[in-house]
Amino acid sequence: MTEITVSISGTEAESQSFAAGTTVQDALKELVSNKQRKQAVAAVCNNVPCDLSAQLMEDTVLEPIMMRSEEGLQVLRHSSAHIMAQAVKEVFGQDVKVAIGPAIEDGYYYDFDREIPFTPDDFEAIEKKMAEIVKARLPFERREISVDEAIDFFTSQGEEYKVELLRDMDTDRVSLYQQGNFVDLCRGPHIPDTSWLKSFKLLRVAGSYWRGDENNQMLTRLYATAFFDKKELKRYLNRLEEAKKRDHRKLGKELGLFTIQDEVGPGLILWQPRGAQLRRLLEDYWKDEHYKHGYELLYTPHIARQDMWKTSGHLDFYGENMYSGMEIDDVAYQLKPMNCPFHIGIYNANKHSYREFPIRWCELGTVYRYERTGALHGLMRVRGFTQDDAHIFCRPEQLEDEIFNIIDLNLHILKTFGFDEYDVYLSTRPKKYVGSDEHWELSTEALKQAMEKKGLAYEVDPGEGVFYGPKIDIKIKDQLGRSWQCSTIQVDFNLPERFGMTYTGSDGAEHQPIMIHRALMGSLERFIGVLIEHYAGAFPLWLAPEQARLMNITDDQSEYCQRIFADLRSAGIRIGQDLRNEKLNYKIREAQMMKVPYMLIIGEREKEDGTVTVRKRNGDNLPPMSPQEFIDMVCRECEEGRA
RNA sequence: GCCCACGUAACUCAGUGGUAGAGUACCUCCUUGGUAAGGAGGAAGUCACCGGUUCAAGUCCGGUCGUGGGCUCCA
Repeated sequence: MTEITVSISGTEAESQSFAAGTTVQDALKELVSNKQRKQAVAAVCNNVPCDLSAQLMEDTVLEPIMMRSEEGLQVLRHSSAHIMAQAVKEVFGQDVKVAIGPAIEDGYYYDFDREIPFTPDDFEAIEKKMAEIVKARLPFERREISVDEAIDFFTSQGEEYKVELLRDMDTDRVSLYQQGNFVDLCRGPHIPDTSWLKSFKLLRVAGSYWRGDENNQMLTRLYATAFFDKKELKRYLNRLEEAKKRDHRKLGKELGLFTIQDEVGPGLILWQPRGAQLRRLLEDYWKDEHYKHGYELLYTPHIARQDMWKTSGHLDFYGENMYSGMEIDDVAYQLKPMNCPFHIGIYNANKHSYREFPIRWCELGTVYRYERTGALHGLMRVRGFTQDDAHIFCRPEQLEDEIFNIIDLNLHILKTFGFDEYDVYLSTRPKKYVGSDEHWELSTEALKQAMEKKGLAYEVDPGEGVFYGPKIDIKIKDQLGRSWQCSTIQVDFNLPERFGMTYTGSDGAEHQPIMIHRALMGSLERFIGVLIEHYAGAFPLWLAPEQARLMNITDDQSEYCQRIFADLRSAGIRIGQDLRNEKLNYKIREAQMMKVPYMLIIGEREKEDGTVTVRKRNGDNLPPMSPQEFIDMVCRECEEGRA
């Protein structure tokens, strides 16, 4: 009997047995007929003994299976990485050292060590050589040798990175794959021969540290992608183009939302009127929702005595990210990187009883953190930003309910903006930590229970928690597929201790409260950045900085327009007007490009009837209506959107 | 911070050592036009900044600042 265990992300592992003597080909065909194509390739990739996989690869039945599966694509891309490495060595000389070259989402990369780093000008030569290798139809040949033999082999080739990898391996035998004269240390599997690679493209060059450690050698990484056919490559490149059009930095400029000026400094956002309007709407929504959900609003200053940051531990643990201090009346002060100590200050201003708990305090708190220049990115990563922060103080028994409530509010808010998909991570106790083991266990369990009660699927990141407590992170994906951490929920055993926070329990004794930090949007800057890309700048009516724009057809309607403009504005409609001596077409075009949801067109007819003609952003026209009817319609639609 | 690329008018970009360019926006004039660009003219740049090479630098070289793609780090 040959047993094949198949597993594929998102489904349970299955295994299927075949009678002795079943050929691989027959087994595969059966899997195909059982609609297990994807699983079959997963079998090739994961669990099938190596000689069998080699055999599978020669099988013609494999091609259609691979072409339909994510796993097959991974195999193709990984093979393409080998081919790229071969091409690089043939074009630029055998003294170019290779590091690693895995398949990744949307493509693959290979890291090289070469004296002169590659530039995009080198792409053409590499691609040309790759095409030659593909045309030569070189088979991928697998062989297994001992680790020692492999070390000898790669040492003789001068491939120090491969040798380092081998030295860290705890297996006895490894596999090598060879196509042409290029041999690589690799688990496989690979395509049967190079001719399978029909469609590939080098995308960009980037630096990367060997093994991701910034103390190590900087290598040159070539990013590329590959597909089974040219159409798919084209579709992918189109998708990249489309994504570029939604880039929040580009749209932010075009729509007049925000600007970053050299004169002010990198990572510091200047909100232009339209962006400021958008932000105000978001802030109002956030405050309203928090008040409804039992939070009280706080305001705190931007600087505090350096001593407070010593007490909090930020100076010791977070000092590198804090801006240097200033002296006021001979006392050292520092700009705040976090809001927590201020909220604790408010807590410690009074004595507290367990009867007050849970205390939920929130603030849109602007903080400043030193970020390395290379980390800055539009609105997504900045140096001055406003967290939608909150701190909850409660008793241990209340922890689970509080976490549940936070998640509930969190998902509610995300849903309002149409975010239904996100990745959730639970980070557990790291090696270095404060707090007792029981506390860690209790609160980690509370986080788990709350998520399960809410039906939230999550992944565990073992040991990735902050030193002061476990946390839940929620990441939202932007249009370029990058994911951004917005929401974070963290339990803290550290600050209540450091600041000597207490409450009086039912037993009359003093106890230490549990503290939860949480941000749902993360920061307004980042969240707005994600929103811009999410909506491609076409915000829903309730968020649109300019909800409607009035435009006259000739000067004869100017006065009527101005009257309506004043009425709508005082009714709270965010209205703009375009009374310029331009053709209607031209005005519509401009409003359209600014993604204004409604255009109110005023000609002689409307002026005489006392109406407006409404053109929607999608090009549809609504029947003429009175200004009041328009106001009612907008209000209704906004209420629905904000719910 | 590190590797690579880039920085020219408000915006998008052309300009490979010999007088600084285009389109859009802006201003003026003509045009008063019903659902995505009407016409003509005008003004606008210390070619990011500092230094060097050269008879001559937007262009070549070095440095600084900034931006982009990554790495690392993070909301």
